[in-house]
Amino acid sequence: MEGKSNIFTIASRTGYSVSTVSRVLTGQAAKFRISKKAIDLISETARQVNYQPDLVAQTLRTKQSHTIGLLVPGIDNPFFATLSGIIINLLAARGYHTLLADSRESEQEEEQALQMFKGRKVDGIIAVPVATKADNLEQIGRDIPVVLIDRHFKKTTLPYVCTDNYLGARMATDYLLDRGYKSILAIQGVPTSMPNQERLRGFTDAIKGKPVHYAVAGNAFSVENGHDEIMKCFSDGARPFDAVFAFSATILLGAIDAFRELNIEVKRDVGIISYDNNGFLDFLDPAVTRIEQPLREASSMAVETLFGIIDSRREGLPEPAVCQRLIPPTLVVRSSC
Amino acid sequence: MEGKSNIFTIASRTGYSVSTVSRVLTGQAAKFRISKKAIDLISETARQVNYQPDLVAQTLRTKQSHTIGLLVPGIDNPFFATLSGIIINLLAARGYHTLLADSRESEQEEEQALQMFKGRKVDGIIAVPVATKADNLEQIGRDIPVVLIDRHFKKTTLPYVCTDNYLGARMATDYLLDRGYKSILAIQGVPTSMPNQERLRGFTDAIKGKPVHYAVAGNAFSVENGHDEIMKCFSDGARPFDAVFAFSATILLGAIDAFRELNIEVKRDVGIISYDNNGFLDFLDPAVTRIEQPLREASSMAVETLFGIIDSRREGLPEPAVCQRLIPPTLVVRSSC
DNA sequence: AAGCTTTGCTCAAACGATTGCGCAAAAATA
DNA sequence: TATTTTTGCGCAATCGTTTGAGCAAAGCTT
Repeated sequence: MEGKSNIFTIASRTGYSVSTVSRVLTGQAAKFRISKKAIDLISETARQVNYQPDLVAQTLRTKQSHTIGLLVPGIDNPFFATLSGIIINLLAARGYHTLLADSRESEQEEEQALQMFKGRKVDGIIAVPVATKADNLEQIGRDIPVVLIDRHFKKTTLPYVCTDNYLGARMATDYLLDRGYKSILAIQGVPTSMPNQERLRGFTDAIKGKPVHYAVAGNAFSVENGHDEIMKCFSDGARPFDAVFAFSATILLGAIDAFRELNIEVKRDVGIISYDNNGFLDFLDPAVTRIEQPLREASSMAVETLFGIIDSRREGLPEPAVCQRLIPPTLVVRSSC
Repeated sequence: MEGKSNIFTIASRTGYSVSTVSRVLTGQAAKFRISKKAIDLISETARQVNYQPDLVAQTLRTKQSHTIGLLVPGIDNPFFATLSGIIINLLAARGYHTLLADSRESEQEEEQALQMFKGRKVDGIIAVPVATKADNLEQIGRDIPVVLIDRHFKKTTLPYVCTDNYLGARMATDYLLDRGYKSILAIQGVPTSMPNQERLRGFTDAIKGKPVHYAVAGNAFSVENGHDEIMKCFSDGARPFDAVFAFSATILLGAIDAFRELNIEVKRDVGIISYDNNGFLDFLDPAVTRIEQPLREASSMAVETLFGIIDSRREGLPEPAVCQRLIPPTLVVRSSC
């Protein structure tokens, strides 16, 4: 049998009505006391004609798409690629499909993606927001369950699961201070982004009052940025800092590249610590000490939270308390500082 | 105005019929000679009530979802993450959305994902197949345009865009031979996968007839595999090979890790070359000589091909000649061998 | 045997859009 | 003025499901 079988073909082949067929096929047979005979015949016929329900029609009718919209600001960034992978698989395990959109750090593309999600009737949204104000997402959140991940807004009613970037930066900085470094360069990423701001705050708070020299440079979570800032500071054989705190793995890589060009040896000449998970950092020489974010835990918590809201709304139950979690990151000690 | 506006609300607010509203909103006004007055009023009203078409209903009616199904065997693998990112952005540029599914190297999950795509009425599918026989995908391909990427089947009528793994492996091996290596260990990935088989064939063909000792080991595209095989061969201070050809970047990393444990220095003690793109490989020390696949080119060619089929089927035109391309990879020379 | 329950199913209206066909009024032509 | 043509729009079916309401036949009760 070929592709175009629908509930109607089954109805006419079995002699039952489409209602009965539908109820059997959606497992509602018992509830409507369909006879065993009918159940068997219909199921068997469905199998024979290789019936696959039209999920689009189903969605239109039931208002449930079994699809979640996932919005990230740059799928080409390994960090978000990993995150997406984890989330997609968590969703798949629950029988949900994923519409993936990339806002490419653009508010406008974010807005478009959200509208698309809405038009597609996704059952929920998991987003790494790029907007600076929560309005848009909160607006959408009234129609569709939304959970933020990795980034959130300062004052928002939306649930989020992020890692504690302030804490992470403090941990990193404190570690550097403990190791005796006296002059630290922080290379930051996108200054307007929430994680960056928190990391910066953690960094400066940790250093405040200590007899330590420091500076902040940079403006993007990119390899180029890391490279360029190091070149600027360390050119002409200068060694103005004895340690560098890279706010992302990409920045770190750029820095390492620059150090190589400058013939500055990491660890011997300058200590270096990084943010971000990246198994890759273990293969560098020396392996890079870093702040890792518990991505798996955060993802799974975000997914739980999302389905908590979805389920309660579907059942008409009161919504669970808004979950706003900051998960503490972990310091992974290697040998780069 | 709030979310629940549909074509009907606009119709009643303007006094026009839903037909007219629909035609205006889908840009068919001219074709049906709708008056300028009606056009203006309807457009303005749509704006006021913040009308967003229900894409699900639209899909049901028009049989076009503006969605492409993307199937990869492991989104957590950086290679496929990068590939997905590129493809998603190419599709977005054409106004298409992406349903992303992960088969996790399982034929069964692949099959499920394909059925899901079909049920969701995707307009086309781009897949990195894991199945060993083409049947399933060819079957689907009759209903929905399908283009394979990265992996293909030996004899298939399906269009594909892959890189020439045979050639790549030859290039890598020839390079090693040119550099004077005399004893080469190849560590392969999943033996049943097409790319692996081709790489293996390229490797052995390149070495055939040369006075060179070689061996093949391994069975997965994973870090562990790379690590374990090196440990097996090089334990007890043995140096049975003077060069290693890793069939993937993950394998390479495992190998490097093992060499570190064994106190074997890459380049001085053993040459090493790898397959796969991975910007990361440049940051290792020494930077890794490798075979890079033109991912961007392949992706864009796959997308072009796909839309070639989609467009011709939509217009009822004869289908374009089946595009089956093997793109030559490039040797990126660094300093690991 | 009359009434009440249960059983097992069908009818038809949604869901929100698109679209072939038709048709009245206005304009153009004869 | 009568006919034809053009303009501008509406009717209602359709896509493939789900679902509230209803109903005949069979079984049970008294």
